[in-house]
Amino acid sequence: MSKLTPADTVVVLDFETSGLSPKQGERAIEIGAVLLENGQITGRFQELMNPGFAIPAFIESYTGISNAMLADAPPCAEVMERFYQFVGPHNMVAHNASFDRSFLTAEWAYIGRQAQAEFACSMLLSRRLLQDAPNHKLATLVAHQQIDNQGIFHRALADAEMTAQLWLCLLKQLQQQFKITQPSFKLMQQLSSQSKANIVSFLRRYSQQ
DNA sequence: TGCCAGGCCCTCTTTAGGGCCTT
Repeated sequence: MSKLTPADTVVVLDFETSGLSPKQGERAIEIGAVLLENGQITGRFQELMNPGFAIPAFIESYTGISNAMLADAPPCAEVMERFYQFVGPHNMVAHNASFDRSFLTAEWAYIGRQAQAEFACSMLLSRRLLQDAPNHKLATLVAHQQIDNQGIFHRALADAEMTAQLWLCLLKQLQQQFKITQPSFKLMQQLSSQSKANIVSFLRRYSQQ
């Protein structure tokens, strides 16, 4: 899909995993995602998946996902194939996208799939557009932007939904502060590579084009 | 034996180091 698609039509995803690095053999244990179309959530995806080994106690405590819950879950390959069909041609957004992209790439590689679309990162964008936030953890930004939530963190669908709302807040900021009526996905990617100091001048030039 | 992620970003930088974020 072209990067010229509007930034309010994307799949926002979040993985819970057995650890930090797929290169160390860690696997996904839950995927949660929402489909945003024209700024509205029109689809949801959430599934636990069995990684084939016991996850550490820290991960059980951190996510609330137990080994008992995973024992009854379908294998990663089965879930990731369904998720591939859910994503379709859409571009993707995640909070600290390099993390989720690394697991998505690895899990899809196991089943012979390859991402067709591109990623944007709500954390990198927040660092540039929400510079007055105390920090740029998802939970902090949700509070900072007064995003509705149920107090559930570190579960995939809940985090994906909050990331989607944060993403819409970022788009709203571009619309209200810089009069960019329909930010493109490509613009969001370009913003991620601008230095924090250059953001205002970059957006003013962009909005005057 | 000891260690164990990696990309991004800032600065007391660029021949580097360390903090932030994700699980």
